[in-house]
Amino acid sequence: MAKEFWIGDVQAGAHDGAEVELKGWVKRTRGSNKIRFVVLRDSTGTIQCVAKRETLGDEAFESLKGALIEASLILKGVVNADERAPGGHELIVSSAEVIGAVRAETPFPITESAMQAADGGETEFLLDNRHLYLRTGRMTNMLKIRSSVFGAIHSYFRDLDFTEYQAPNFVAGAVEGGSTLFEVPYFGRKAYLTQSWQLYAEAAMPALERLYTIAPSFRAEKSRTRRHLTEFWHAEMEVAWASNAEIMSHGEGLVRHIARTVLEEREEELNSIDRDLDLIARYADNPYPRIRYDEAIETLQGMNVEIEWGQDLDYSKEKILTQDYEVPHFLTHYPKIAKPFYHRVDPDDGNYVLCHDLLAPEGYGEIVGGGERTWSEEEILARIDEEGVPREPYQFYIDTRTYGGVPHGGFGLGVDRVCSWLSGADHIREVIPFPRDSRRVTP
RNA sequence: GCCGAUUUAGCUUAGCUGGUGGAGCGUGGGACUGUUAAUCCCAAGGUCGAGGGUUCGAACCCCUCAAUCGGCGCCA
Repeated sequence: MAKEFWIGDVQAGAHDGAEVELKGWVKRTRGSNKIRFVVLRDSTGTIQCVAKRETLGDEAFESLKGALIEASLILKGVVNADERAPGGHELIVSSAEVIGAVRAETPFPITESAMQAADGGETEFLLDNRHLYLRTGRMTNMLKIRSSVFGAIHSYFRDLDFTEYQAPNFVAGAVEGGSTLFEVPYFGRKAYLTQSWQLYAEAAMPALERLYTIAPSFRAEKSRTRRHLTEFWHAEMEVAWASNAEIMSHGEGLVRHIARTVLEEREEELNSIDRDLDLIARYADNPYPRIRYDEAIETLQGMNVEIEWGQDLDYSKEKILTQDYEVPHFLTHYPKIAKPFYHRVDPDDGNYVLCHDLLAPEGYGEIVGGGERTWSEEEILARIDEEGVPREPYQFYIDTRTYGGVPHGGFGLGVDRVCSWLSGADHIREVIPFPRDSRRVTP
């Protein structure tokens, strides 16, 4: 039953002249009443399979003729290296078996016209048929690139002796603003879906010192942009005894490692979605400059952008700021008033916090947010009270400081955003199998 | 929450100043022994998003609603 031969290997020339059994799905068929060309696909590629009536016999030939797009097949035959075949190889079919037929009354709905109309992006129709769209070349490429991104995150942290650690997804309190919480009924009480593992990571920081996770985070933002999902994958890290600058070095190291890994593992996929590999090499090979918030404001004001000191940088400002950047840039030292209580106030200037955002070029915007945490008990209590946040749901968090608090910090990276940026996607939805936004929870 | 737009066959679309809605793909039938999104012939498939209005007559004009898309704010 196990599959022995893969189309990708056949196209690579591994089985020239040999008899193989190919298992896969029909991508397209063409031909005459006496010869049929079946383009078969599996997870590794596509290959043209040539079936002749005189070889197969009438019965097998007729059943193959009835194999519609996305029917599953087992084809046996000899591999023939032939310039006429797309990819350079084809299978001369000696026997054919239809495993899962597709009925004529319900043909595979995703057609060339639907794909062409989407033009690399997505249409409502493709989103409604997401479960079937996953089988198409573009989506398969995206999923493979995504897999490499996830693998690169794990390898970056594990190579540095970080411990993978899991926080709960049901929580009682907010990390970000409370209005973006998903409320869920919880046995007569209210719970929320987590927006970040951060507070729970800080609780484990004294135990593990270097820890990371890749987990979903949930934010009930009604954002209708190409950068937002309500359920997104969040790679987060927390380190004890680390400064803002050191945490930034990890952020830079991680993102460059992801870019390098994707380049090494997914060149073929990136090429087939028309991504410029030189851009990704640039992101992998060059250091990421660090700019203070104040400098960014001055730059923007110099460009006659209307912005005042103390304002957070919204996307339109980010875009103006990053349009000339060739690599991601860090923005550091935001005003205290623009950030929540857990950001550590700069001991050198109480108006700022020790934080950073990493802004990706090409208009993709913020991909990392992080910094040092407020770590002394006295300071965390003062900042919680100052912002009018209730202490009670954060008692476990305060305890982290009460019992041997130490300087520490971390960051969160939007994995889907990184996938979207590195693959050059038009929309973040393109890089996640079943995207969730404010208007869609199906399929 | 705010702003803008779209909705015609399974999919993608054409449809001018209101006068019986066309096509390509897909599907079905037929032809063809090397096709490359094969080609050629034929066929089925539409209460034109829903409801109301104006009109002799509405896909087209007006109103209401719905769904969807794009952008902003917020963030990863």
